[in-house]
Amino acid sequence: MGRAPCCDKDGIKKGPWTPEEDQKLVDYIQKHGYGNWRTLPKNAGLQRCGKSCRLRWTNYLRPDIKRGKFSMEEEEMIIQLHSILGNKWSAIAARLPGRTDNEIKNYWNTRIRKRLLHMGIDPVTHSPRLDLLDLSSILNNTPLYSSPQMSHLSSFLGPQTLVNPEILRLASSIVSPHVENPNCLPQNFQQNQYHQLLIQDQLHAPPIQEFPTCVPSSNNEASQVMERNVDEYRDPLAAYNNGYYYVPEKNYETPNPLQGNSFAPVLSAATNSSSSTPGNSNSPCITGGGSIEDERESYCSNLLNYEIIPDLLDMNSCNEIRQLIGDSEYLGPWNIQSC
DNA sequence: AAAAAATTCAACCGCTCTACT
DNA sequence: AAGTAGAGCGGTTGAATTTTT
Repeated sequence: MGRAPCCDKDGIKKGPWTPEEDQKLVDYIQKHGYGNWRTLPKNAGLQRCGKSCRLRWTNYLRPDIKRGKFSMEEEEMIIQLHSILGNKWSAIAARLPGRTDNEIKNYWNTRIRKRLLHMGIDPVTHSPRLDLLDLSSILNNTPLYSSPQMSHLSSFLGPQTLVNPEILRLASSIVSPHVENPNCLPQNFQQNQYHQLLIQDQLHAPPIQEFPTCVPSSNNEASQVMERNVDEYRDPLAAYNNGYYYVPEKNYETPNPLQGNSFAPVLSAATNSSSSTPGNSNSPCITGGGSIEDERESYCSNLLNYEIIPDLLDMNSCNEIRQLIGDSEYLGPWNIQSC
């Protein structure tokens, strides 16, 4: 036997609220507050269930609701918060004064998510969508992965084609068994592919540089590589031109002595409207133009992790996030900074 | 101008969490 | 400890609106 419904279905009105109902609800709450949603509709003379009243109040009638279009700053904030909080819309809404979780959720699903998909970014992981790469050919050309045992993976990956030779080369280097330090692979993959994707999408330009190879033979050398990457990805001009921030990466998988020095670019502001229209993007790794068919989840999305820019959150937010994701998983710079 | 397709967003549903008994 | 009720959250729906053909 399931739980009793929150209200009697008989005689309960559903659907859009009328101005009269709105007025009744507002009048009642202004007079008595909203202590008990279950009894509120009856007391207020509304033929609605308490749940419906609460929703109407919190999402529409509340006096501090900010209506209208989202600003660029708000959109950036949503993307950044979503990158660490996921679909915790109420938690995101708590950091955007005047915005409701429902509003943010709708905005994400109808605008931002599509934009990210169009750019080849997985909106779930905020990572490049590796399902758009022809990993089967990559794997077939890699001795380690071209064994019969691995062949089933190739068939699983399907017939997607990779149209960007730079990304193909990058991906090939990533799965190469000759790399000495596996810890640096995800970092560089994210750094480089992200960088390429974002620049190309924003500027509609072909790839502009060689990808640096991460094969440090010592910690010192590794540090130099990392420092170079930090400089590269924190280039203020590039960040300004492209509208992206680059933030520290979180590595859940492997304790890494370089952790805290490694940086990976994370999309924070895919807000350039000129790049959001389907016909505008020249991003060479996009095959489906953001259609529904494109929305397959990235099968390897859990390999790539990232984090938000600490400066954008105050200390309270920082602690709240730690509570949300748990201290044990929290390996980011806030720990380092004794946040 | 009309029809079809796509998009938006308010509202609902079902579930989980928490407080209380 | 177990059961119940209420509140809140995230996913989904579908009507209204806008855009495209």
